[in-house]
Amino acid sequence: MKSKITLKDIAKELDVSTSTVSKALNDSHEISKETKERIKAYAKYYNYKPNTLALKLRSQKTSVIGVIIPEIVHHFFSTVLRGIEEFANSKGYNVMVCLSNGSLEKEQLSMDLLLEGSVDGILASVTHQTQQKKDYSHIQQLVDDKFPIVLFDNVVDDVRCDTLTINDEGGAFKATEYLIEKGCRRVALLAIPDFVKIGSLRKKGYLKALNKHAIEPDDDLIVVVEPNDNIHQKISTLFEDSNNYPDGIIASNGEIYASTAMQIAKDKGLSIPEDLSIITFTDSLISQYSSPPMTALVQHGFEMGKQAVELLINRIENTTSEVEYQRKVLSTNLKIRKSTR
Amino acid sequence: MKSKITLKDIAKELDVSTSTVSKALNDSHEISKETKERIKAYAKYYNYKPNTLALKLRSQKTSVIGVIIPEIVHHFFSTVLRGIEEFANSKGYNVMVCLSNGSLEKEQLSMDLLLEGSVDGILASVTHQTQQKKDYSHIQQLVDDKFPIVLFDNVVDDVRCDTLTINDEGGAFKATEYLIEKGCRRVALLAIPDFVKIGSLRKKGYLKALNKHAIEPDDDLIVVVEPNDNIHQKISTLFEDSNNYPDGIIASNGEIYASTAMQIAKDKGLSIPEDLSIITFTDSLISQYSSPPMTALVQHGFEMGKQAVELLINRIENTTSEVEYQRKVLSTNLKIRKSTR
DNA sequence: AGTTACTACGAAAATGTTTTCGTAATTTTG
DNA sequence: CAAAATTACGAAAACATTTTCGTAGTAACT
Repeated sequence: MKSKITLKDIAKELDVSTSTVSKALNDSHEISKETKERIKAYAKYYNYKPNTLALKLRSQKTSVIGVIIPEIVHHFFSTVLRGIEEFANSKGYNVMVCLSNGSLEKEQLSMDLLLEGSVDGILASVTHQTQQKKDYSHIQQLVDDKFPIVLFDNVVDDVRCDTLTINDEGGAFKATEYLIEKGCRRVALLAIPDFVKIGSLRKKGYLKALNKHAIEPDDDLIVVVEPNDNIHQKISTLFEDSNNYPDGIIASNGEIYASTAMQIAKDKGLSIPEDLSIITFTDSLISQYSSPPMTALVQHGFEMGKQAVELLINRIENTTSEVEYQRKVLSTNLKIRKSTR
Repeated sequence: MKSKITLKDIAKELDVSTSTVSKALNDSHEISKETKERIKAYAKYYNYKPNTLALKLRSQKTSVIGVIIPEIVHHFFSTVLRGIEEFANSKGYNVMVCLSNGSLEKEQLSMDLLLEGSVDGILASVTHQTQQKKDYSHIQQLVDDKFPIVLFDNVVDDVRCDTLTINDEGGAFKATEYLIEKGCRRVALLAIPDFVKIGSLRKKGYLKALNKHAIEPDDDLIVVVEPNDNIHQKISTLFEDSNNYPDGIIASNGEIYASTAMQIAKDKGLSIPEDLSIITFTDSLISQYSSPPMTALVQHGFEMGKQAVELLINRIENTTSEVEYQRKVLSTNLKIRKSTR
């Protein structure tokens, strides 16, 4: 790589001091108009660019935000990342991504790496494994050090820090109630294990809606899909008794499950939405392009990314005032398509 | 944020010089065993972590790779990014992402930003707009400066630098030939505009296969979908004459187009794959979860990310030997599903 | 005993900036 | 005309580290 020209080079060449050059390029009033012009012209001609590393060391500020997410090949997370990138950029920050790939260990490693001074703050969505093992020491440590951090989507309550979540309970409630109001009486839930916080919240919302409408919950209608399960087989249990099929399904664990359920139902000869209504939590291309297209709870990933950055930059730039941590909640929309009556 | 302990702090406290501390912590033979132990114990107790910024300034190395991609909410690109992240990490690099969002301007901005010393090298896939306007000055400038850069997927031939691409022509050829061998005689192509390099290459492969099997290309069977077109309407032109429907479709522009075509065909009463076979270029969830699941040319995104990083790190770390630039090509696989006979 | 070699450390330079402070020269003010 | 203020710049510190070189003291060799 071609080596770059530095302040010192310019100073030597123009026979002034480096401080003069620095001030001139920063338009300081201390420098005479003529000298400024001379220096600026020279700098421009030789395409001088200040060394970012030196600036960062000097200012003790990296202008980089670290993002730790479980996956990237994932519609929701990539949408959030898009929001993060766009908003961070507009505020003069760059984005560094670390993927934990669902492993607590990699999550910890990434945090270590990032907080070794490479970033000014961290945005993280913790993995399921972290929630399962309840090991938050790596996060707690950051908070204790007053290192700026914002958790989003998959958050942990036990750590006192800024968080930003989807209204999971409200969304599940809304979806369930919608199906009930459309006449469904046997609404099934494809559930995420309870140890995952969003899983238990969605289940809570589902049960609340049943309760409000005086429908007795039926354990057979709640199918918890664990990480290593055979999805098809597990969901098929809902369709074992042909006299007792569900007439509605909330796929709290996403489109793949919704899509699989739809396929199974079709194979059983059911029509959608006439015999069975399906709502999926999370809305991406599958739900839009399946046949019929699926009614979905849309989570505003872009907005979530944007607001997460907003919270974080606030933390980073207002270190003086000890603001109490915030817990923001984003609402979801029910996007009606053709998989519901 | 809690301020960190530095070498100088340790030195002062233990009444030695900073150089001694530095050497001790780096296990230099110059320091006596006792002194080393004293210093290490102190450093460990106070959780000393070297300041990354200082290290970077000193070594003139950021250990960061910049990635510029047009989109992130995109199965292929996010898969590539995943490969990049994983492999870069294993080599001690972090990844900074910049999204050009399809805009040449943002692409240029990102490059400026990154090359101002924030990263050791750049991995980029140029936007369609860049290809359309044929404005490669920002890339050429990097190459002229011998700044390490590798282009992948959407590359430009006019710039002499390392590139990594999918075998677009070969893939399209393979897909087209497969349909022909299965008995299709009117194979349509949903095409990307020619100014996009991968678009013209795929078309070339398509035509080559027709030619090999002595089938006269039919302009009516080639539908070029431009950025602002109504996709549904455009694809429908293939089904205007019921006596002359296509019996095969290659969706060179991806699954959304393939899926739309499939929907239109079904609406016209065609059965898939009996009346019409469809192959999509790019394989993600839509093709897997559509009904029927689609036969697809799978592009090995993860592998592409990995190899791109490999090329780049090679450039970064072997600055001495002036290696001629490399052009690598990755092959594609035809994943047979149910949308082809 | 005199030279050489080795041990264990410190001073200082170097990475490239910005910023504080000092000051000579000039200009303004009373 | 003396005092005060302003202008225009330079020296040096600071950010946190590594590394080169110098050296005092001791040990080893001839």
